[in-house]
Amino acid sequence: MPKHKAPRPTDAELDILSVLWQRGPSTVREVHEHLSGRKTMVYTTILKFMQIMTEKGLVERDESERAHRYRARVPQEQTQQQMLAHLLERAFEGSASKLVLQALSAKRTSSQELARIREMLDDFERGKKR
Amino acid sequence: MPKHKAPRPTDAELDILSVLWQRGPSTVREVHEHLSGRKTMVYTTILKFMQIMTEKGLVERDESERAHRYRARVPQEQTQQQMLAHLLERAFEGSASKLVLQALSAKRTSSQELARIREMLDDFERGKKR
DNA sequence: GATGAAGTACGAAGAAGTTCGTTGACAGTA
DNA sequence: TACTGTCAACGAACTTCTTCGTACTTCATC
Repeated sequence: MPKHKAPRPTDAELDILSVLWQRGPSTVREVHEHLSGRKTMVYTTILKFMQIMTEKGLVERDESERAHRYRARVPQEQTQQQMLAHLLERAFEGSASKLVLQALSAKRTSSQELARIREMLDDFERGKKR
Repeated sequence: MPKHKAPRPTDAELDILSVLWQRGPSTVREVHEHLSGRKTMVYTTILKFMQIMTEKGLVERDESERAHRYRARVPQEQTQQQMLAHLLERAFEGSASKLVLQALSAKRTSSQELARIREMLDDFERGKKR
């Protein structure tokens, strides 16, 4: 039975969700193969997680085929925002500018990325004025 | 014995670190009082955490007084970067611009904040060219 | 010295997250 | 029918995080 509100995914769950977001609906085997590059998780571990995630309402399962097919039930953007909001409040006292500053210094950001961000700021401000 | 590399703090640990960053070196009682607004944690729970954090190397303890005084051993910025880097890699495929975009939409950002961010971008790019 | 207040130390216990072995169902095929 | 590979289901075990009760120490003061 899916919960009403999808909780924040744990680290392992996020790994699996990422695959589903990228590949679309997938079987456990597909997720396992796709994941075996980064992490070494045994097949049944991933299966277990996907069962747990079904209970939590993070994914849903199509059982019409023999190999069940799972798809993410939470959109990627929503999850990203949820995690960011959590971090923002917990570690940055809610200050978005502090967070952005640290984000930029945490990882060397290319000029292209910087340009993109600037663009987004413009869009964002335009949207606000309307 | 402190570990060589300070690990990412857990949620509860971050609460305590925040107090230390804000107040400076503090006793358990002081942290407890300062924290009792947000969370309801019993005194000994906080004490326990601060002992654990000492072992982990997140804080260090001055035992010269009867009430031991703890101070953060990891700087706030470094911890913020560490947590951000983790999130960036895990949930944003390493793309800082995606993260910034989501951060701005996750929380309504004031024009002042946007202006500050723009400023930082300028600084950042200038620093890069040098 | 007895008492009480304020502290630290310690350990037990529960909750959450993680990992994996084992079992049984099912389908294809020799 | 028997064998083999693929799959879901389940549960045990382990780790980490969190919480709190209890015991012991220290010090001031009566």
